[in-house]
Amino acid sequence: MNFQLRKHKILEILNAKDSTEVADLAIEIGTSEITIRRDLNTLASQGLLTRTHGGAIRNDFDKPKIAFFDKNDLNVDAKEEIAQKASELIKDGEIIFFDCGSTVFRMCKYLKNRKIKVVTNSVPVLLELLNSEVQINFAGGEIDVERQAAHGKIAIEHIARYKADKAFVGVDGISIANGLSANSEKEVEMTLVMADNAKETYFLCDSSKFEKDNYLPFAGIDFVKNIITDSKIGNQILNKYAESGIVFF
Amino acid sequence: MNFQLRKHKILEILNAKDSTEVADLAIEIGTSEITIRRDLNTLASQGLLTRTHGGAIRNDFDKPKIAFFDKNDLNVDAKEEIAQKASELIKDGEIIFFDCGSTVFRMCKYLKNRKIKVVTNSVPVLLELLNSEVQINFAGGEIDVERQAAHGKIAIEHIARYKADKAFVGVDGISIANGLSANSEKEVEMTLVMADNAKETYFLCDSSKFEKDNYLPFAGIDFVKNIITDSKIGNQILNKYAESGIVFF
DNA sequence: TTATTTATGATTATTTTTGAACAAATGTAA
DNA sequence: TTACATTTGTTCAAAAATAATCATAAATAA
Repeated sequence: MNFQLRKHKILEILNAKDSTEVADLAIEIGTSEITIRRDLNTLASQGLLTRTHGGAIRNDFDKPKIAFFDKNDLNVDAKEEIAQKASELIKDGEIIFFDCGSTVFRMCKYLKNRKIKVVTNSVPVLLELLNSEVQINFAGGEIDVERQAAHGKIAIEHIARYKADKAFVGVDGISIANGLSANSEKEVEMTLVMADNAKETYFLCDSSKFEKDNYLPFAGIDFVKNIITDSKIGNQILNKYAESGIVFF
Repeated sequence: MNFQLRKHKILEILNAKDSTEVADLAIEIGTSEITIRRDLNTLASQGLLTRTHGGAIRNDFDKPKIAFFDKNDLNVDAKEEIAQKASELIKDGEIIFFDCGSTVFRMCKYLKNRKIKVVTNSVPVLLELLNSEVQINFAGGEIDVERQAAHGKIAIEHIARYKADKAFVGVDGISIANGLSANSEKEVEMTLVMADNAKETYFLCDSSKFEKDNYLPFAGIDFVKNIITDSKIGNQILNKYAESGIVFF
């Protein structure tokens, strides 16, 4: 039993139990306590676990288990700006659709004390607004772990039962030529049903996504009425899209 | 039980109860009072709680709570025992209904690596199982903040669309004379629809709730086939209920 | 092959943690 | 206020865990 195997086993045990002890590991793995200690110290210095007196605990032991923000979330400042602008468009008493995008999620913190109803398929949005003034309606159905949201037939039908004043949905790419495009079919369906059932739809789209097509185009540029973007957007693009009758926020 | 684990537990308890006492913590955690005092002082100096004479109070009331345990959750040991027994009844490949009770929630941690589908209206269950092997289907609808679960017409209809192998539901009171009783109408509806659409329904009920009626009786004792309870249950009661054909686990 | 490095285990000294005892401080009730 | 009980801080000792050192065995290189 070499270090690599022990490492694997230790991390496996820790993943299952949250915390463990040197003595237990020594027995479990069949080696001496001093070896376990050395292993734990090595793994701790690699940032793979946290050492305790007498054992170790999982690294993210006391952190919430779900990371809502993508680790690789880009253009954070732009998204924050967009989220803030977007939330100012919402009036008390309105019914709002929220999709499962990260920019939309950022809107939540500006809305906690508002008297509104939010209908969403996003688990992070649900959680963020759970202990707030906002009344939440969650679109049920099978939960897509990757997107941390409900997707599929049932979720779509759920949304279709409601009518909202405004829908806020993220977009993965937009161009005059090909219109809106997305990363996945699931998101397309959700976007379309929300747009269909809202009086007004606002597309949240940071400036880096303009004139870029993603792999799945799903609606022409005529489908878009309102775009909320950040201040880094160029005037040229702004004018070009304004010609298509699009309003910018 | 080292400092990190105690810290975790203390903060969890404090998160649920807002305030706590040294003596209670010592018993709950199974260590001496002096150790608890030292822990509390350390945590206070880290700004994680505020020390009081004889205990501690939560520091930040405004932060969202992460733990979903009921503030006044009683009979914790009994519920844990029930949860463990209940989860052993579940076989891989099954479809399971979970209601929003605290005992049912405790089952989650035993199921994380199981290949099952869980259909639930409970937000805590959703969260707990989100990053696990379990496939989750959440019953959509308006979220009841108090119960941290979806309730109402839409949620009921959602559940009714599915058929499960087993349903696990909590009960607030049970007696031979009046059958099952609950605390709220919303929970009754959910219990009934889950029971109707599952091949087998298991009622989770700790021994303190036997022969006690809650304010809303909703089903006769004949409705009950399986009960999972703790080992503190008396033989007298066991026999009496067995006469009604109820199987105990 | 031998020499050298590496990993492991044993031993001992040191540090950390814990619990007990007791005086001081604090809170409570009369 | 005083008297009393409770809680706390301090000191100390025991126990547990760790670090440091050295020796041995295994793996690797020359």
